[in-house]
Amino acid sequence: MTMKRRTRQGEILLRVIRSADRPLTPSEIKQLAAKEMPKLGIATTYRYIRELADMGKIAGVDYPGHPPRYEWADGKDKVHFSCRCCLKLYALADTTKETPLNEIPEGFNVSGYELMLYGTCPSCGPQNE
Amino acid sequence: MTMKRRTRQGEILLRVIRSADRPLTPSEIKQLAAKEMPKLGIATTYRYIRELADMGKIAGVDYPGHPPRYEWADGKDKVHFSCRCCLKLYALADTTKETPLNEIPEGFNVSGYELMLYGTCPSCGPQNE
DNA sequence: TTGGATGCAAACGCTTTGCATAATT
DNA sequence: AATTATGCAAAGCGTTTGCATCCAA
Repeated sequence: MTMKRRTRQGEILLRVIRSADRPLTPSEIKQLAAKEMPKLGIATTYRYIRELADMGKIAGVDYPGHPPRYEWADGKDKVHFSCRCCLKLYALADTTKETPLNEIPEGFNVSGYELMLYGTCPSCGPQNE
Repeated sequence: MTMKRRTRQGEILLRVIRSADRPLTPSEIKQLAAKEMPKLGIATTYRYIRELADMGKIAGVDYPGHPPRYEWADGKDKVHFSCRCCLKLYALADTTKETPLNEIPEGFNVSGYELMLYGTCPSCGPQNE
């Protein structure tokens, strides 16, 4: 499916994800969108999530022990913060490749990290990027 | 369950994960272990994965669009590399907090990243770490 | 011998798919 | 009017749980 047509559901779902200040789970997305469109189905929500992800408009945020979440992708690299205590997930302000660890907001205490790099590996080479 | 007893299954599963050079999916773990114990059940595999993860001996590695994987946790921070071309996942050598991006092996071309920080957030404070 | 761990199968929860209907162009 | 997207329900798939049996201690 390629979502060639403009529908009310699509607009609402897009806006919900875009205006959220944190990554949302599929069911959260559906619930928020359902405020404006009560009979919105979960299947449509998933279809849009996949579509938007394929288009690169949203990005998945997975972390161990939690359900997958999605957030608006602005093309910038992502830095998230997972509290070991309350397990809340924060989307920290955008950072640069050079200083991903130098812009931690006041009050956040970093004790570990997990870094996922994206690119091309030796056997694929830069030409396939 | 707390796995108080030493069993052959447990030893095999532990060794399989420990000796792998990359994160494995539950079914990969089961398949590898099944070479030495053909009738090993998937439930036992999952039970051990959860147990080992709870003990902190292994760590989950999740990334969007791929099934969850697990790897031996040596307490060090993790740096993974996901090839945009062939989608293979590499576990890069251990790095330090200060220079996570300075030790990329030859041939790897980094075009983006995702950084997950762990610690305590402002509302929890460092005392709860 | 006794309680813990296993294997099998059923149950679960999340995600995807099939299909008739509703909606967009 | 032609086709695409929707909603519902069923199907899929990975993971967990119940339970009788097996096995380590």
